Amino acid sequence: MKKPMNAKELVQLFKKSEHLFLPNISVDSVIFGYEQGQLQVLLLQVDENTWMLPGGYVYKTESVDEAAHRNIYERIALKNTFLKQYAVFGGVDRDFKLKLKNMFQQFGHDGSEELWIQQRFVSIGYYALVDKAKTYPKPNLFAKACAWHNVYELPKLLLDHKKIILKALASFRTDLEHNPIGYHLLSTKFTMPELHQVFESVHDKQMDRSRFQKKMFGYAVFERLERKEGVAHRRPYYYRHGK
Amino acid sequence: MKKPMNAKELVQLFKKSEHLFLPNISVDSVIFGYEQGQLQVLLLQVDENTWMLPGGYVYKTESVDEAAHRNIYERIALKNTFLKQYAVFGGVDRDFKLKLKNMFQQFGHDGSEELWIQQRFVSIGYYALVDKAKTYPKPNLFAKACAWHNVYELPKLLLDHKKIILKALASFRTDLEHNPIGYHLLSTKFTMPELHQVFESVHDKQMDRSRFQKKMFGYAVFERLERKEGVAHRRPYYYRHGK
DNA sequence: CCAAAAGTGTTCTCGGTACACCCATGT
DNA sequence: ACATGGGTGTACCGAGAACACTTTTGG
Repeated sequence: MKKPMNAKELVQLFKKSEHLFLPNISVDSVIFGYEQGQLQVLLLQVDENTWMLPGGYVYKTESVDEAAHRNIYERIALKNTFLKQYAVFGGVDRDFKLKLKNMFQQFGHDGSEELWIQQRFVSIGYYALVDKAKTYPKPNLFAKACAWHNVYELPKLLLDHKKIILKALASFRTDLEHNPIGYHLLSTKFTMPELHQVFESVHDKQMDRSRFQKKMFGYAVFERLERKEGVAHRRPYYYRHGK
Repeated sequence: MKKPMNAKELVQLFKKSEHLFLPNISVDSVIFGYEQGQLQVLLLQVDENTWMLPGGYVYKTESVDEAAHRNIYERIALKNTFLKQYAVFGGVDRDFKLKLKNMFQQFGHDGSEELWIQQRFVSIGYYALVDKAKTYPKPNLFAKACAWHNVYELPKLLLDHKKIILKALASFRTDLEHNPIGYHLLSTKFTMPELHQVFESVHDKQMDRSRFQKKMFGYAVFERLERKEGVAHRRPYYYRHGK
């Protein structure tokens, strides 16, 4: 665990950056990863038992999509991940003055100063699919940790972030029924059994092996490579996306 | 045709309202209507041969959804229409200083003053489905007219509004394949042949009558009412949504 | 009684579902 | 050799697609 900034520094930083960003607009990124049969989400720890989604603001010189990509890059050091804008959270209840004030007080800020990030935000929701093995998660300035969590056993989350994650998962599932995008969670080379398990983890239910394989071949986007070596039992083929 | 406001009044109005809205966020509404086999979109006329989408800004006291509903109400005097948020247009190219300056100059404004609406906007795209017969379209303060246009024969459009309409149509079509929402374009009571033609207009292609009817019944959301009276040939049943 | 619209039925195909069968490999 | 995992094949079912048949009405 890394020691976060103190309140004074944080307040300075926010003040200095205010004019660079579009006000009232934020980006929330639900970064999905996968490991050993488990669908996971990347979260930032804000206090002992509370976590939050990675997210950020939009520079006046960049598009909203670019802001999401940049934000993800800052968290896991990966560029050009699969990214999809899936919802907008624009309720008036997304005014978190009080909650954020409490959070800042915890850092030692007296709360007397109104910061621009305490305004109401319209948040653009994105979900990303990444190969966890290629990531280097790191906390931001005010987080204690940055870690992967099982999607089906989420910890206590800040504000409405639980709703945002669940809606991202729902969108991901819907998309996955018509597109084989699940492969983005694996490395470039993968086997059908691996991909099969990814799909089962996302949908959280069993799916017939045979049918799955036929469906994947039906998309005609996977190229069969050599067989996997040195494993017990019959050796599965490797596949990769592309042609 | 109604005479629009002059430039001075307009500038005053915009200045006065600035602090009420969330800056940099706008809402674009693609309002779909239907009449006699034609899918239509409501547009506002900004000059002799240029049209634009209805749209507006978000009050600090309302949600983005509410802003869209209010905006649509202001244009066609209908509340609680079917409404769906389908995309976000967040490119940096959505900074229309020059184009809007020209537009204002046309109204007589010298363009020396920078107005807040000339900033870059992140636009939240909504599409609405309405029963055209229940609408009373009216232009806003700077439009010459407000009228329905065939979706497949669009006039010259402002900025990136054509792209926004086409993407709305694509979303509507996708949604229509899994939901019978097309009925929102008709009056409360409608016949299957009418609904059938709505679907054909939206998809812009023929669809077998028999299959269509079976699919609609499959949703089990339409209630069969009395037969339509006083028409030639066999009289079709009326249906309505609900139970 | 006939043309045209509306409602319903028949057939074919294809993709989802379940399951069976065969292949290959390390223990 | 055999248990286990991996690849492929078969039979069934339901939805989509194309088309045929029947009913009903005004002229």
